[in-house]
Amino acid sequence: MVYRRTQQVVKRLAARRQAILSAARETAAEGGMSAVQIAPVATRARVAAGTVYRYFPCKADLISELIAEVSRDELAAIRRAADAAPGPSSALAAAVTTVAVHVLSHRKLAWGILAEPVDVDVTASRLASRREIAGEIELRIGAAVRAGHLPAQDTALAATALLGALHESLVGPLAPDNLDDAGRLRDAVQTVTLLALRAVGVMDARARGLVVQAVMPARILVGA
Amino acid sequence: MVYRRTQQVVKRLAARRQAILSAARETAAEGGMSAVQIAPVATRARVAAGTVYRYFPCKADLISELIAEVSRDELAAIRRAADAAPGPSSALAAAVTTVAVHVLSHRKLAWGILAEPVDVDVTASRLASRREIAGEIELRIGAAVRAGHLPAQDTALAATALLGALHESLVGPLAPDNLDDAGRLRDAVQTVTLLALRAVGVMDARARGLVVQAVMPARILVGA
DNA sequence: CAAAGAACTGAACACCAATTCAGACACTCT
DNA sequence: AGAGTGTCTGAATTGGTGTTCAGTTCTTTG
Repeated sequence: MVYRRTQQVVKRLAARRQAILSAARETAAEGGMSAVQIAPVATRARVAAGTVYRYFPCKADLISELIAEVSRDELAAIRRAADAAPGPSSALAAAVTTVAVHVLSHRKLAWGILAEPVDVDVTASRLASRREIAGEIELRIGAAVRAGHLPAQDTALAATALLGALHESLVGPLAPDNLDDAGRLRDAVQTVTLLALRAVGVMDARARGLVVQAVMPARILVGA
Repeated sequence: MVYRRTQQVVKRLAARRQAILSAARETAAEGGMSAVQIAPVATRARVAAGTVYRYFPCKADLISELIAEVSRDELAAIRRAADAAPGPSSALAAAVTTVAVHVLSHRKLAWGILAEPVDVDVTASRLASRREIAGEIELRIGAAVRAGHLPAQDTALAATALLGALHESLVGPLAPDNLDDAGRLRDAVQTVTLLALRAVGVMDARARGLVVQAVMPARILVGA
C-alpha cells in the first residue's frame, strides 16, 4: 500500500460531498422535491451522476441528509429566538414565529422537506425532523405551563398540533398565495401565531401582546 | 347499428365501475395509497387490468374520484353533526369532533387521501377536497363569530389551521400510536377539539364544556 | 342462429429515473 | 518516472408500474 489520503484530498472529498448536498438543497428550493433527481443534482454540483453514488449509497440517503441538514438549521434558529426571549410565554411565541417565518421564507423547500411526495422512502428522516422541532416546541410549552402561564395539558399533542396548524396554513395547498409581499407575510405570521398561542391556552388579549413582541424584531422578517 | 345498450348492461357497467372504485378504496384503507396499483385493484374488483381503463382514462383519474368520494362522505358527516347542534359554537365543536373521529377511524385511508405520496398527480383533487372541508369549517367559524361567540378573525386561515392541527396530531407521522383503544381515542379527540376551539378564541372553561357535549353522542365514537 | 358491435382479457410494451461499471484519469509514494 | 491505488465519468442497464391492443368472449338484434 503506497497510497495515503493526503489532507488536500480529504478536504476536496468533503467539499464535493457538501457541493452535492447543496446542489440538492438548491434544486429542492427551486423546483421542489420532484426536481431533486440524481442527474440534475450531479450536473449542478459539477460531477457526473455516478459520482453521487461515491458519496451517497442511494438517493434516499441523499434526501435524508438534506432533510436532516435543513432541520438542524431550523432547530438552531428556533432555539436562538426562544432563548433570547424574556420569559417562557415570549419564548413560545418567539419559537412559533420563527417556524412561521422560516417556513414562509422558503416555501418550496419547506413543503418538500415536510410533505411533498418523494419517490423514495424518507419517512424515517422526516419523522426525525418533525420530532426534533416538535420536541423543542414541546419544551417551551412545558416551561410556560410550569410557570403557571398556561393550563396543564398534553404538551406533546399540543406541540404537534401547533406545527400542523402552522404548516397547513402557511405552506399547505390551501395556504394563501399572496404571501410574497412583506406586509401580508407579516399579517399571516401574526394571525397564525395568535391562533397557536390561544390554542395552548393563552388568553386572547395577552396573546395579542405576545404576538406583537415576537414579530417585532425586523431581522426575523428578512428571512434566512 | 344493431346494438343498443340495454338497461341490464347499463347497470352492470355502473356496478363494475363502482366495484373498481370500491376496490381502490379498500386497498387504500388497508395498505395506503402506495398499495393502490392498477393490477391489484383490478384483481380485487375481479376484472383484468385493461378493463380498468375502460372506466378510468388513467390512474390519476381513478384516484381523483376516490378522493372525491371519500371527501363527499366526510363533508356529509360534518354537516349532519353540525346541523344537529343547538348553537353555532356547539356546531363548530361538533364539526371539529366529527373530523377528528372520522380521521381516526380510518387512519390509513385519511393519510392516503390527505398527504401520502402518490406516483401520479392528484394535487387538484386533494386541493378540492381540502377546500370543501375547510370551507365547511370556515362557515361554522363565521357563524360563531357573527353570533358574538368568537372574536373577529380571518376565518379562512383559521379553518385551514384547525384542519392542519387535527390532521398532523391525529394521522401525521407524530400521531400517538396507541389510539386503538376507545378510551385513548376519546381522550385524543377531546384534547384536540379543545385546542381547536381555544385557537379560534373560545375561552378555556367554555371550550371544555363544548368538548364534553360534542363528544357525548356515543354513536359518533363507533366510527363510520 | 348469424352478424355486428361492445366489452374484456392479459401479455407485451413504453417510459423514466435510479443505479451500475468498465474504462479514463488523478494522486501518492518509491 | 511509473507502479499502485483511488476517484470520476457517462452511457448502458435495470426494474417496476402504468398503459396499450390484438385477440377473445359476451350481448343484441334481425
